[in-house]
Amino acid sequence: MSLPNAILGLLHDHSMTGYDLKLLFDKELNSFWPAQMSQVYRELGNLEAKELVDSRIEMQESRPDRKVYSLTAAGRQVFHEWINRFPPSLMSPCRDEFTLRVFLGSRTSRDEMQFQLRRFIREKQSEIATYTLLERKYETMAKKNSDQAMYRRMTMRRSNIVAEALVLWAEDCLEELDRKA
Amino acid sequence: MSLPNAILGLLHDHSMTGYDLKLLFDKELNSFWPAQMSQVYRELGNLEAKELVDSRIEMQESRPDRKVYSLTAAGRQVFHEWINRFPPSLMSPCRDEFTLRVFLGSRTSRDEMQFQLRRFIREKQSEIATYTLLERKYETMAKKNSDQAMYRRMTMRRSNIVAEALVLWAEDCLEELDRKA
DNA sequence: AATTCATATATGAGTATTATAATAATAAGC
DNA sequence: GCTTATTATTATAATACTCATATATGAATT
Repeated sequence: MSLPNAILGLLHDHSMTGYDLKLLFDKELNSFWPAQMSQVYRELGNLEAKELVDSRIEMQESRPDRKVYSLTAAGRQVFHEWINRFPPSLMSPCRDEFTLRVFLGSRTSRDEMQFQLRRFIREKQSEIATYTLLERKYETMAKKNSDQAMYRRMTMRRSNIVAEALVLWAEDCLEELDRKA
Repeated sequence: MSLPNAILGLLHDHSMTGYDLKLLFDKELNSFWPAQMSQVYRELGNLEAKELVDSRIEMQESRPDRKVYSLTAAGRQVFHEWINRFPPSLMSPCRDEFTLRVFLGSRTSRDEMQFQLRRFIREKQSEIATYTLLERKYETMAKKNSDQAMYRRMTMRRSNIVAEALVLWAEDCLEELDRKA
């Protein structure tokens, strides 16, 4: 139920094409709500069938025509009902293959686990670099008293804080494995 | 691809029924790989069809019969191939509805967001209590030099560290919203 | 006597997500 | 001249997951 509402929420600000939406998902929502192209276009089709969005074709000369989607009044209402009613539990099920592999790690070698933990740290550090840039971008925007930029900055901060905590965790794990060796 | 391997990995230690597996998933794997009953039983069926596990019926007097699953030699091999080959990227896509709601939070009231952030903190604190217990359990077990307990403790530590970081994050957000009011 | 809880297995329908590929035009780099 | 990247849309198949439901037994509670 979240993907359609995410799309409605994004269209609340600006009318956009499926392609624009996909870029936004990749750049800014990826750490908490990734979406594939095929999902975005399909969902836009569903939303249009329910008349929560409508579209107009914009001709372009140098590129394929753009199909620009806008929120309808009904769409705005559905979105507001969603954003104003939070679910009973705020914990989303999260599947993390790396953690599963650590859980089952006694079936592989310590060397392998140390190698993978180091890789993990490097990946997280590069995530931190990305989120920090986005955080700064929203920080600048938020000073001009925009609530939207403030909330978006908060989510970037969240990703950053979690990634930083995970780096410390992985370093702890490495230390423990070193002690054992 | 992870669910079947998680099941194979768990059966590596002990033969178990689907019910036992489900209890394990709920108690210990829930924070990084939740699984429904229906998934567990269906997956056991798939694994048995592929002859990666086999089963025997154990009669019980006071309760329904138990169908106990064991890893076959082929199953052990498939599992070892999986655990020894980590994926190119260690980041799993993670969908978190609460973060999405914060991202889109400018469309609801500040009061509502503050209320929900406080709920969020309480939920995380109760998670921390749960993980801390499990962490201690494995801590005690790990002292008897078991690698398995060590790795499992690491994953509990991970859940704990992340939950603690999220509490700090949410408190930060609340502070910022207070300043604005 | 009726209900709930815990144990135990399983299937069908529906939803969500991933993977893959087809189509199309242009710009930029090699 | 060729490849790759970017912009742009759409469709299909396969996989994964959730939700609801069906069946069954015994112990404990109300």
